[in-house]
Amino acid sequence: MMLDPETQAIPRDCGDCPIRHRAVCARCEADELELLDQIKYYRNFEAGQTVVWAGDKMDFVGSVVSGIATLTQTMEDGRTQMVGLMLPSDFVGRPGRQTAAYDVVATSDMVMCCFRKQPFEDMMSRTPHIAQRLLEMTLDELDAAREWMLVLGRKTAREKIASLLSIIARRDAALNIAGRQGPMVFVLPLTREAMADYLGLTLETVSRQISALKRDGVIVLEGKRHVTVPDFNRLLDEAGDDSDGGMLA
Amino acid sequence: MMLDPETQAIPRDCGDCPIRHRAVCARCEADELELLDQIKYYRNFEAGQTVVWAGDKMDFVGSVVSGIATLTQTMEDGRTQMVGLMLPSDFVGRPGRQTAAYDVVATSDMVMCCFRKQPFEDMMSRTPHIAQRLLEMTLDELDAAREWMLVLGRKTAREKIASLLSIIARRDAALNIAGRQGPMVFVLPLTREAMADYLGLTLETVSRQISALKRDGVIVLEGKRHVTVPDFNRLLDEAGDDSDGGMLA
DNA sequence: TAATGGTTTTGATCTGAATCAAGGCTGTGT
DNA sequence: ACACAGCCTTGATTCAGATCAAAACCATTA
Repeated sequence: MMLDPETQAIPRDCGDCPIRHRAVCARCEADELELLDQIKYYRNFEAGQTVVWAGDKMDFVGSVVSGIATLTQTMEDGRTQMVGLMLPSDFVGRPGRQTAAYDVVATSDMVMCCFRKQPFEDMMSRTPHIAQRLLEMTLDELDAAREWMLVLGRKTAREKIASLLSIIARRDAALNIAGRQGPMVFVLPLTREAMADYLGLTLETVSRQISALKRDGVIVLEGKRHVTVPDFNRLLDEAGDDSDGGMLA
Repeated sequence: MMLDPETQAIPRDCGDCPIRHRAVCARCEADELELLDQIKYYRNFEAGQTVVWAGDKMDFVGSVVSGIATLTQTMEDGRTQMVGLMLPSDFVGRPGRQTAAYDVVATSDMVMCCFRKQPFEDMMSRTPHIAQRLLEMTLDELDAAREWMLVLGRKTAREKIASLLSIIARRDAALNIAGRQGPMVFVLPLTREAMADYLGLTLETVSRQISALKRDGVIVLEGKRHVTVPDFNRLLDEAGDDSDGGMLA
């Protein structure tokens, strides 16, 4: 048996925080960081653990430091749609709101850097650098959500899978800054069911389309989760995106 | 023949602007409003006119004052998805970005209150009230986009139509503050094709489902655009939303 | 090693929405 | 009044993806 994961969080100095330059604190000066440092606390979540349920009171906000979380919406009859995939540096929660709008679930083991909502809001109103960065991040998320509307509304099952894979591949390439030319390799952080919930498909269709992409040589699988992409432009092409090298910006 | 509609814009004092309390300027004090007033200008668009094409340089941002605009994304093969419906007070454009991310088209005659991007950005960094309000509006839009992801990913054609109708009905009720109990009445601001682009359907399916909702008494049509909703909760129910009176907040 | 439970694959069939194809309605200009 | 153009409706057929069903895979635990 393990200790309560919540108690394992290791205090960390903002200076060597892996998301220092991308998270909501990215623009903060040393003195501002100091203040944030005083109100932050870490929380660990195990894979599968729920962070909050939609509608529940949520008295904190925070950044994903490592691991992955999902935001999902559920209808009364059980149909679910994932509406956000929260990766390291992404911001969870909404200042100025009392309750969670979506179920937030840790898909892998995850660490969050949290702030109690009230102190964070106070700080936000006194620290333009935080509000500025949050606006920028929110605009980026809005663009991502709109991009996803096109995927959900107009793409075929095969294109949907290719779109998801290319997003994950791109992100992975961005983290492992390696400006490599060779084939991209990554681990799928989602089950087939989670992919289906993201893509508005059934898990059977997800499985079939992954098999088809494998059969056609667009991807190579080792095990169920380990993916190799021999030709990224080919994958983009299958996703129906502009195939010109959008190149990992 | 008409005059170039762009020249018809009538300067208007911010004091009696119909979107004064809801737009990006909502939180501004009198002196801040004064400054905005100096850099604003109005533009008129005719129904069907394109405001900007995706990818084109966009050197202004602004608020919809009256009328309706749409944001759409198009794939190379012509498939299109509407990703935003811009109503009075909604904010068009993104500070800090050079080019338009989406096609912006006026669906009806429309008036926009515009600001050249650079002066607006300068002002934003000096006027927290503007940045704060923009953050709030962007968070609202993000919520709306995520709501729409559920519609696109998981709802049936009938539910999609009912969802769209209830959104339009709700908005109309919010504008005509009338706290009426009777049946809701409104004019559809979109063609069948535009509805299809919003809902990820074909226009034939839109037409069929509207006919079906009419046949089943969920809505009453006079002409093609004039809609009456005898029982709003019934409509919400058809949309698959929580049917408890979410009540026009 | 075997039993167990969660995940994934694959097959057979069904179905909701797309596609293909006429027509109908309404307003505008001649 | 008529012709034309844009929208919209309706019908027939097709097809992509859902649903139903079974089995394979894989990691634990007994």
